[in-house]
Amino acid sequence: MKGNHYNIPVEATLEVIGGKWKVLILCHLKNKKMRFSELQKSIPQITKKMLTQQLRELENDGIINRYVYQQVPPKVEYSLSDIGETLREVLDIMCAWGEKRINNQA
Amino acid sequence: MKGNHYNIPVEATLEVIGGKWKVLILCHLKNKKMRFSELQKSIPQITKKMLTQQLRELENDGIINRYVYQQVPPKVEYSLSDIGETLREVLDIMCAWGEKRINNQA
DNA sequence: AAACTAGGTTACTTAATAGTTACTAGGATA
DNA sequence: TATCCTAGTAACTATTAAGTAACCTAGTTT
Repeated sequence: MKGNHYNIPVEATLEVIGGKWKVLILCHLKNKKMRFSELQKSIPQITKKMLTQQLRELENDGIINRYVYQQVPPKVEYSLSDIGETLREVLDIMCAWGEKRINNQA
Repeated sequence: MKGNHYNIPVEATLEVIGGKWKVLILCHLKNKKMRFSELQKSIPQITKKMLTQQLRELENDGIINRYVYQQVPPKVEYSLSDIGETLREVLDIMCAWGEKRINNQA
């Protein structure tokens, strides 16, 4: 939380999960912890620059954890943090609505 | 629905409510139907151009209704459509998370 | 010794998003 | 008759987000 001055509370949500990629990333991470390269494969359109950038922001906002294995070549795993877990129902319901929409039920 | 080719269903959700303004607009409309100028007042940062643009897109996606009163000066009211109503739980839960976040419970 | 690896970073370019200003309609009000 | 009102639109500019390509690290395999 930074600006901490919102006209309406949902702005706090958008500050954290807004933008083109974050919900996508989190929807993958809510199922399992994933490596950088796994996320890249799962989200083919994203570039490594954007992926790095978005992961850093999510980490800074306390939503995900970043665990670096001390080995070469590098291995880094990302997972939902405890705070990130509180987003699970948000993500689940967004996913569910997308499914409904695709099946023409919305 | 246009591209209709998603890697993951939540992309269908993001296609409809993604971007900087739509969730904000919808969070206002979920409580009551509103006029253009009321929305503008409720979302002070938005310009009329962006508001118009976002409202048109939401209308084209079938999420909101636009009702024009035949009078001068113009009066136009926006409200959630039936399909828009199916987004209510998504919006509610996003709002709720924002409140939690602001109160340091997330 | 060269090449490969994963997970990046940097500098640069391009595309998308958003803002600004001026303008419109046409009846109601001063 | 001049001005106000709301809900816009149009042309243009600025800002921000995103993409591209090259480079880095340092142990492991060829």
